[in-house]
Order: sequence, then structure tokens, then C-alpha cells
Amino acid sequence: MAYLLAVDRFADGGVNCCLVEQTIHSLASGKVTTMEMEKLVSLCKRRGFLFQSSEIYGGLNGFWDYGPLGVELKRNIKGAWWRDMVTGHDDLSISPGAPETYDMTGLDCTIIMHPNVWKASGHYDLFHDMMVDCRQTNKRYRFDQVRGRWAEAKGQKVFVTTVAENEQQEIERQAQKLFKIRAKNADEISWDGAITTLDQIDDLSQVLGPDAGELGTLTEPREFNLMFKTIVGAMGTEEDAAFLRPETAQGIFVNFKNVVDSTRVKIPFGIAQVGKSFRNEITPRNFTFRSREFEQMEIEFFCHPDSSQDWYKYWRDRRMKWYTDLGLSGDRLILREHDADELSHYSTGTADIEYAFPFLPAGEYGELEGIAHRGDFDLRSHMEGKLDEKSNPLEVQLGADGKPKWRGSGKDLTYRNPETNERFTPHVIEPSAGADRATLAFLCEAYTEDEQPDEKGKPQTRTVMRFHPRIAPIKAAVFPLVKKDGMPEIAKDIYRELKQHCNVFYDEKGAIGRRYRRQDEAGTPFCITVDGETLQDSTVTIRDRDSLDQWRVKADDCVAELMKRLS
RNA sequence: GCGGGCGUAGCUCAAUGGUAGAGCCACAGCCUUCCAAGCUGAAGAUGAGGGUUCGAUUCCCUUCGCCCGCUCCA
Repeated sequence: MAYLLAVDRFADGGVNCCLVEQTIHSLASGKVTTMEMEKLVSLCKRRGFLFQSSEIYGGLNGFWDYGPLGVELKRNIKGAWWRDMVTGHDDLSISPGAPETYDMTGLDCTIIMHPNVWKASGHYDLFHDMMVDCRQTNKRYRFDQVRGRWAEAKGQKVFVTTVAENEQQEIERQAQKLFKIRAKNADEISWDGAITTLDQIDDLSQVLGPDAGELGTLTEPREFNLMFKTIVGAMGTEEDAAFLRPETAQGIFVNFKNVVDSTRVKIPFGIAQVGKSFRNEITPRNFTFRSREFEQMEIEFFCHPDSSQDWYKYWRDRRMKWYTDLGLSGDRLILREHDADELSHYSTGTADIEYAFPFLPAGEYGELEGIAHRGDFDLRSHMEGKLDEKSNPLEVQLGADGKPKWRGSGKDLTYRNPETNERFTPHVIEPSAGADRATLAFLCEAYTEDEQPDEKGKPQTRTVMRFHPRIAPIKAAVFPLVKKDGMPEIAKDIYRELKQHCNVFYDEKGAIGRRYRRQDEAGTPFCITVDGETLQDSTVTIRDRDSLDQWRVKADDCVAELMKRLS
């Protein structure tokens, strides 16, 4: 609902008063957040931003299609990212906040990679969780994270479990509750063996779940495949199993040496990639926010370990600014540094850029992008093999046979500074953004209702998508005021001329006010109208979507005027 | 995956164990000289599958999807 607070960025920079009033009203009535989100979802479908995938067959949970307007919006967002991060990057100057100059280059790698990529990276183990559900409390636990101990009292022997940090204390408390024994008589319970994980227990009927009040409420462990599995080869068997990538990043690490060897880039430099990724989410929810097929915009930035901390701060702030420059309001966007206990020990910093999506409860934010200092974790993994994330310093995780659980490539992915001859494993800063989430945030931010007078001066509710002109699906619409007196012909000429430069739309049907309102809903920032005056002095009006201001320019100057205002 | 709620036209809403109505939008035409105007016309729906029944949109079952909570996450 606070997206109704949208600041009028294109007119006078002031806050529209009636919007504020609406917001206050909304806050008072509680459920409005969902209602407002429904309006956006409805508009997205009605105007062709987003459709449910396979809708005529009943839809498919967690998959979404971009319609004619949506594809332009998303393309513009990805295009702006690529231009701002890669092709538009000035490698000759020191960017504000950066320690020194750096290079940027791109990559587009496959969605299906060698299965060992995911074993070495850790995704294979991480994404094959065994889970147990509690029938009584409907809670779900990672099978290997449930820990417990055998307890015996009143002639009954049970395995009491917990997932809490203070496990001994929690297990005792649970046991006392189950046996109905007061804390002062705690020694009536006898304990057998040390605390072990649940996967050591054969009979789940003797297990007390972490939050349960009775025995045997835990289901058998079930496998959750968070990576989509597929088969390579027409006659493929399980031996030929491969995975759709759950992130684009690994393709960059795997190609690190190729890029260094083929492009003359020197550290520090970044490799960018935009592409689809796939995660078999347990619960896709909240429109496109958590989709099973989604698109990422990722950079892996390689630098010397000594300067990595400065680069981390640079990218964190740079990425935050990118969103605000494209119109996300500072009110709804936060940069959240992870606390020390949230960080993996090999990371010296991770920050999330989060947006207060209207479908979230007040005060909660959804992640748009994570900027992580990953140290040398990834390159080392692909050299040596899967690292044990709990080891410190990091070591290769060994299997039961004492050999690496998952072997790496064995290739040398270190970097030699050609000037100093110093050889080192680069550290990595990873700004990883969700293209669909960014698109959704821009949609939410843009959605605005205001009141504008109709032709009789009566205030009417107007729905307008206030996209930044850079990402607006349609940049301008061209109208003849009426469909006669040669106006359509002049308008069509202007339309064809503009089409050479950007996405424009021509419409001559119906009343002019209706055509303006239609463009407001599509988020078109400018409308150009050919009217009676055009016939005399060859000027046309340009109408601003947000302020409704109109001004006249020579028809021949339309392109220049638009280009100036679209950048 | 579990628990609760919900599925009628593009949207908002009616109705019924017996021909599913309306408004808005969109479409065609007329009229229109700047913010969803008017007139005329045409078009459009019971999420899917099965069962009960002479007959099901209505009753029953299954399934799919959406919303809320748990779990996972960019």
C-alpha cells in the first residue's frame, strides 16, 4: 500500500497530497495490502504484463509468462543492467567509490552443465535435503538437523528431540513434559547414550518430535529435490542424470580461466551474466516473487584478497544506487547487512537489497539482490573439490573412504599478476540480482492511483504505472486528435519516424481522453498528439504521464525531444 | 508436502437440480478538436476430470490453480 506514496518524480518532485491521504486510509483498514496487490495482479493480466504459465490448461504453480508489455519491461530492466554494469562501464576512469579502475565483461553459458559442477559447488548436497514433517504440529524439519537423546522414565523409553541451540536443556524440558515429571524430580528420568541425530534412529514411532506433545508424529524422511533433474542423451539412464542450474554463478566460475586466457582482462575485473535458473521451490508464492523458473542478473567480481573488502563495499553501494536511480523509492528499499551469525565463516560480508513488497506484512522486506563477499570459496571448490563449509580454515570435505567426497576439476584456477608475478586465488564479490524480482518491484512501485478531472471537471480515479522512462515498455504513443482532416496521416509519419528509435504505439480510435488513460495504465511516459494547430504551424503537443502537463514542439523535433527526456 | 478458505465473460458481480443475467473493458460503425462522453451493432463464462441424476454451474469424489499459515529461498 505504501507504493501509493509514490513521489512525483517527473513533475515537481513534490508528494501528491491525495496519495498520502489514501495511504493513511489504507493503513487504518488493515487488509488493504492484499487488496492493492490484487489490483496490481489484475492489471498485469488485463494489460498483458504477466500471465500464469500454461493458463488454458489450468496453470502451473511457480511458473509465469511475460506478456507483450511485460516482456518489454523486463527486457528494459535487463538491458539497463547490462548497459550500466557491462557495456557502459568506463574502464578508463575510477568509478566513484571504487578503489581503482576495473574491467567488466560478459558471458552466456549453458543451463545444463556437467553434473560435477553442482557436486563441487555444494549445491548437490545442499539441494538434496531429507525432510521430516510433524503430523501434530505441521512443522517441517531438516532430517539431519533434528537431534535427540534416549530418555527413560515410568517404564517408557523414548527418543526426545529438538532443533534448538541449547539442545541438552531443551531435550530435558521436552522429556519432563512428556513424562509429566516436575523439574525438581528431573532425576527420575534416566538418559541413555549421547545426543545424536535423528537419522541414527530406526523406529520413528518411539520419537518425540521437537515441538510435539506425543510420540510418533514424525513422518518418514522424504527427499526434497530442490534442483530440477533431467537426463542427457536420448537413451539416458540415471547414470546420465544432469541438472538445470539453480544459479548462473557457477558457469562464470567454471569459465574463469577461459575468460582470463581469451580477453586480456586483468584483475580486478568482473564477469556478468543474465540467464534463467531453476529451483524446485517447495512453496512458490506471492505472484512471481518465488518462481521455480526465474532469471538472474549476476556478476562475479574477481579481485586481490587484500582489496576485497573495499570492493565489497563498492559493489554493495553501487548496486543499491542502481535501483534508486531507476525509480525504487528509498522508503521501501533497504540495504541490510547480514549479522555475523548469518554469515558463513569464509564470507567477510553479505548484504541484501530488500524491497517492501505490498504482499508482505508491514515492516517485512523481500530480497531483490544479495551482494556477497565469497572469498576464494568458489574457485577453490572447482580446483580442489567440494569444501566442507563448517571447516575453518576451509578444507576439502572427505567421504567415508577418506577421499574427497566430490572431486574438483583439478585445473589451476589461480591468477598470476603479470606485472608482479604474484600468484594468488582471486577473491570474489558476488552481486546476484533477481531479474523477475526487480521487475516485480518496479511494477509494485509504479502502480499508482490518483484522481484527475474528466472532461466535465469531475474527479475520476486514474490508474497509472509510473515507470522510469528508461524501463517503460512503451516510450511514447502517437495520436491524431480526431480521425479526419489529415491528422492521422501526419501522426502516422511521426509514428514511423519515432519507431526508428524506440518502442512507440499508434492509436486513432475513440476519444482522446480514453487513449491517454489507456497509455497511463501501460506506463507510457509521453503521448504525442496531432491536432488542428498542427495543420497550421506543424507543432504537436507532448503530454506528460505523471503531471498531465502538455507543451508544443515542432513535429520535426519530436525525436530529439523524446530522446532527451527518455535518458 | 500439511492445515484452512476460494474458483461463474478480460474485469466486477448476479442466478438456479431444468434456456446462466448485468455493468465496465475490449471489438465494428456513426459521432467527436485534449483527459475513461454519446448512439448503434456484434461478441464473450460456470477451472479440469469423473460420479449421482431423465437432466449438474448447483450435490459427491478427484485433480489443477489462487489466497492465508508452516517449511524452503534469489
